[in-house]
This record gives sequence, C-alpha cells and structure tokens, in this order.
Amino acid sequence: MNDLNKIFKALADKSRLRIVKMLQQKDLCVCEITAVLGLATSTVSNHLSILKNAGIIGDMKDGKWVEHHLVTETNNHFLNGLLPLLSFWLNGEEQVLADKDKINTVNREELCGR
Amino acid sequence: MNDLNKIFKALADKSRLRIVKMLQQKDLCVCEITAVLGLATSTVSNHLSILKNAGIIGDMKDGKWVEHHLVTETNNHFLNGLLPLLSFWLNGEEQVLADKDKINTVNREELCGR
DNA sequence: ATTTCATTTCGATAAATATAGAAATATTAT
DNA sequence: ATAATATTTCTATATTTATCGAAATGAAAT
Repeated sequence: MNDLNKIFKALADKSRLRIVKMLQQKDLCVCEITAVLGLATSTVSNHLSILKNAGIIGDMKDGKWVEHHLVTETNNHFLNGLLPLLSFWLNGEEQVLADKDKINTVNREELCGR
Repeated sequence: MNDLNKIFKALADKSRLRIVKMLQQKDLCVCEITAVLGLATSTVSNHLSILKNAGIIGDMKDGKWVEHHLVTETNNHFLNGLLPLLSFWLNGEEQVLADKDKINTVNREELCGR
C-alpha cells in the first residue's frame, strides 16, 4: 500500500503531471522543465525527486546537465498498469499541448547555457 | 487535468485507499467504515466526500444510514481506466485483508444502532 | 586551479490537508 | 411530538506540502 500511496501522491499534483506528460515527449533536463513550468529551479528539482522516489522517472548525468526520463521497463506492477494509461490520458489538454509545444521550440543550450 | 488531479488526490491517502478496497467487498455505511478505520466519524465523512467528489464512490440513503458504494458505470475515462486496476491491486495486502475480514464480522445494526 | 554554471540541499514560509470535537441536520423509533 | 441516532457541517489545530531564495555540490570550461 505504501508504494501505491507514494505513486498516487506523486501524481496528485498538477506540476508533476505536466512533467510526466512532458517527459513522454522527450527526455529533459531540469532547466528545460523549469523554463516550461515557470517555477523556481529548487521547486522543480523537488518535484523531480518526488517522481523519482515513486519510481516514475529516472535520471542520468549528461555533462553538467541531469537528463530526466520516464521509466519504461519496471517490475513495479502499479506503474506497469498506470504508465500506459498516462501515455494516452491528457493528450488533448490545452496545457499539455502548450507544454509540449514549448519543449520543441527550445533546447537546453539556449535555455540554460550561454 | 483538473479531473485527473482530483482523482489522484482522492486516491493519495491511505485511509481513502482502504475505503476503496473495503467498498470493493461490500457497500458500507459511514459507521461501519468508521469502526474499521478507527477514525472520528467526521473525518470519515470528509474522506467519503472527497472520494465522492472525485467520482469514485456514490451514496444512497438507506433509512437513517447512508450507504456508500464504488462507482461501476461511469463515463469518466480516467476512472474507467483506474477502477479495474484498483480492483486487483492491493488484494494481498495485510491491511486490506484485515479490513475486509473485519467487515465480514460486523454489521451496521450491531456497530451503530442498539 | 579557478571560474562558471546546472543541480541539489537547506531554511523559512504560506497554503493545503487530515484530524477531532461540537453543533446542526435529518430520519427512525417511541 | 419527543427522544434517539446516523451523518454532515463547522471550527479549530496539527501536520504535510509547495514554494522560494540562499548556500552547498559537482562537473565543465577556461
């Protein structure tokens, strides 16, 4: 029950739902997500750690960036049930479309570096 | 996104998850749920209103009792995806088994009335 | 090595939430 | 009608959570 509770808690926040939908489009670093959500970097970092702790996302160092990605293969049967649903849910939502749009028009070099 | 957020928020609480699992076994009135959870009546009533507001449960007056039931038919496609998953998730959990056990050994007449 | 910069951790604060108890409501039983 | 009782609403409180800004961390570039 704890695992599932942790997953539901992680998904029970609009910003984190937006992050999940964004990561379905493309792996992203913290600064890119921050730019789209318009929140403080530390806030986004915290959201990401909550999603990671629930097993929903993972990350990988990429130079000075940390690239975050949705989990694909997992032996967590809650996530195996939920992730497919999340992949087609909310796709028509205005906010989700706008976020995905924004992701395509920027890259981390322009956003964060330079 | 609001609807889904509301659903995830509703499910992101252990007491409410226990209620959902209990209602999979049997329709229940507030006093029965209260007895199993060991919380104040007003607290349970509040949990139930959150689940109801998310569209997860419904209720029906039954004399002086209010009988609560899991939603079965719904045109909410989030719930249509989630409810089947919830019906087989957590069935082996100690807490869930204990709760369902307790439900079987009591009825509302003994619990609340008399 | 030193500076730069992305990210995380820490500390503080404001908002949301779970909880209980008391008062209010509504229905049944006397 | 009156009393009893199941539930809800209201009020208050304690905990959790979202948020930010500042400081700490760690890797890359100079």
